[in-house]
Amino acid sequence: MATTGTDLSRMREMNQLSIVWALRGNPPSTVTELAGRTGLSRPAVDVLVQALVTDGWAAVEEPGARSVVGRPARRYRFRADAGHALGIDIGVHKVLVMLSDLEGNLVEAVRRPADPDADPAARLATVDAAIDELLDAAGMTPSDIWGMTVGVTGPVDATGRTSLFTPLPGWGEADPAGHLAARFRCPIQVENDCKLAAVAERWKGVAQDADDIVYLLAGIRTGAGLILDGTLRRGHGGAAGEIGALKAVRWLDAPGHLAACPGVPATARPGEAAAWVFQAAREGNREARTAVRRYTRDLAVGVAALVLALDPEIVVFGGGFSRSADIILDPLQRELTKHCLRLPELRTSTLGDESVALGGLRLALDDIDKRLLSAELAAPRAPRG
Amino acid sequence: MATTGTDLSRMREMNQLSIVWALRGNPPSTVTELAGRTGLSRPAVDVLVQALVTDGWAAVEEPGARSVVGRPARRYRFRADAGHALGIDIGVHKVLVMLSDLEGNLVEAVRRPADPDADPAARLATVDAAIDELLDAAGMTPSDIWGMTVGVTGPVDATGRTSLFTPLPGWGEADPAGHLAARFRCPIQVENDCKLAAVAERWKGVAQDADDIVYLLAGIRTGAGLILDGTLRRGHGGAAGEIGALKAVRWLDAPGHLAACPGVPATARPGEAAAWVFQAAREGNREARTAVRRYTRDLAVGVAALVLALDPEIVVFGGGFSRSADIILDPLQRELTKHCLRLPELRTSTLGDESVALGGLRLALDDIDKRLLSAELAAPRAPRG
DNA sequence: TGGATATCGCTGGGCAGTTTACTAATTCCC
DNA sequence: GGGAATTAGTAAACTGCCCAGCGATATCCA
Repeated sequence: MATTGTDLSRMREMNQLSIVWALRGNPPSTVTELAGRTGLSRPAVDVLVQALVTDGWAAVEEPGARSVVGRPARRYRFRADAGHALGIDIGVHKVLVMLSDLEGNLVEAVRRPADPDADPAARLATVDAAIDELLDAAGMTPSDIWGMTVGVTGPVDATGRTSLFTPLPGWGEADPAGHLAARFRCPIQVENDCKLAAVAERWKGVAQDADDIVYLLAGIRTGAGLILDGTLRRGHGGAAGEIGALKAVRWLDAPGHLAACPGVPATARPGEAAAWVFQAAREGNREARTAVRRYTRDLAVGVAALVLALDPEIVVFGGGFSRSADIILDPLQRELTKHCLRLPELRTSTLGDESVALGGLRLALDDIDKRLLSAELAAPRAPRG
Repeated sequence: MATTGTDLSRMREMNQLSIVWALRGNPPSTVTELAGRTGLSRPAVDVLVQALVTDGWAAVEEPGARSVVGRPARRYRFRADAGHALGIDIGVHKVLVMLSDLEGNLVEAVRRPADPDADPAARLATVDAAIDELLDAAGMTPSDIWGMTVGVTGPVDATGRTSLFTPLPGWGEADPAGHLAARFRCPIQVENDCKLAAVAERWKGVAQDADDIVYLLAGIRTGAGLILDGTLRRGHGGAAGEIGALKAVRWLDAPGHLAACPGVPATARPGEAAAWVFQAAREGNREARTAVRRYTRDLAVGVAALVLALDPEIVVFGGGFSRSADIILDPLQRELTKHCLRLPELRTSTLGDESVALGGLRLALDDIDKRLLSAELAAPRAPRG
């Protein structure tokens, strides 16, 4: 622990930051309220918040009619629109880009379809076009973006590539961070999509109250993202959660049980086949129910391995198949009971296919905060990386 | 993030603590050296370190002959003996108690054999006797102990009990923390032995350079402890690492392959049987080699599950069988290669059977540090829990 | 219109750390 | 042996920051 000495100026910075924290995420606040929240005296808060106003971090709110006695206080608000973050989901079938302000409020979102067989260059061109459209709609330039995260499939190594494996054709050699760095000066993170979805569930989804979470992505692909002690765990090589690679865990083949179900229309694409089976199972089709049972049996082994390894509080059931949670969750729970020592709570994701981009936003915002903490609080601009 | 405001007195505390950190773990230091390390000015360090001396946290070192020009500086050292910590390993066959000062230097250790069939009361009596002997030898009283950790087998829940399961007879209902709290006022942690061994390997063992570690306890029992991002992961219910409970992971039966090896002396106890097999395998006995291969095959499935789930940098091979790493490590590595995406480095523990008690010391010291950080630095005494 | 109430803005006091300057204690070298 | 060089210890003045407290100000309500 390399605790370093503190002097007055550093103390002032800390107090100014503590006011930023007290301001952010709260309705416009009076000096007295801020003093109460930070433990500082009113005069101190007054001086500091005025410095924040001149720096552009805070703004004075026009007082509306208020029904209190006494002299109405000025109210200050955090200027969440001083900077913005981008969350980018580069999926197999779509590209989704989301823009939020510093408080995480969604400003714009642009979705574009993507060809599953597109090569990396074409895919990145789609991303560029989506970003252009989004920045245009929001009236912004690249310099307004302080941080961004790109979500991709497959484990991401330290260089931001997915060289280990990826279902996207040719993507193993792609370098999305390098590509975007040509236009954006801000730090650019690249992260696995399951991991980002896990982050999103803890931020705005069904796992906001938990610190130890296993996120299960169940769809054509199967994957997992881990949150332990409240923060995303990447593993030393970024491959944490890839339990599906274990032979005893048949995650690669598991969705095959659905596709192989007798009665599936021959013309159905993989996702449609699964939906057909789930619907048939709902209607009581025996063969479909068997297929679902086989699927969940395979799925459960991997989940159980993660649960036993990590002992999470919650398992979040996400991914494309989470729309059919009504038919999957019960058998999955039964299977897990067989395997696990202590069964964590099982919840179904509600974020839909926006979770990856949302998680990207959260990670970018976290990174901005971390840089804010270490940097001095000058005029609002992207704190240097 | 509930950042709270700071005033002058808090600043002084922080600076005093920063001097404590700069003092600790270093040879006796001059004021100038401390100023360089903390970034504070010499006069400030001078005042603060003198306050530390009067409080009893620091002491002036008698200057020896020194071959520098200029006026010789006073040297100050951290009084590591101001407080002490206890690491207690309550094993199946032994009880080991270790005493260290605040810098983690070992002061005393007492080991006592334990009857594997002893009931909890008898086992705790052995612990008490060992502690008595140790405190007596060190000339200390319970009030000199600022923190302690008890290592036990089986997953430890939030109340410090091992109700889920434990190989110790009757131990599921035992409450070692409650028992010790009758004599000791300091905070008492109870933790799983594998987890403590993992902590010890990162502190003084073969994994000091890694932040993501899977510790494998291989012996009559098989277990694991996890360190991620540099800190021990307990899981929500304290059961992280219990991958052995998965049916596909045959950890419970794995050592059976050794005991069932043809040629094992009928009179041998479990541990002796394993040692016999390893020795026979070393000497080229085909049946023994087969038994070892079967053992490692079962062992590897669980390790692979942990490796895939967590993507650690290092797997530490510990436990009683680590003495025979020469004959186990190669086949284990071969098996792991089959299962894993990316093979972490495999290292053999060198701490022997002291690792649990050592890890207990480290955890107790960490806890003391955490309390120091939040409390004011008064005269040296156990910072209130 | 005047009282009640709460905020705003200002001033003096105390504290912590820095800077600067000076004195004290050594060693080195002639 | 004595002076120069070097480094440590100490005291003063200075700056910056927060806090307590007081009067001024703005609004509501009777």
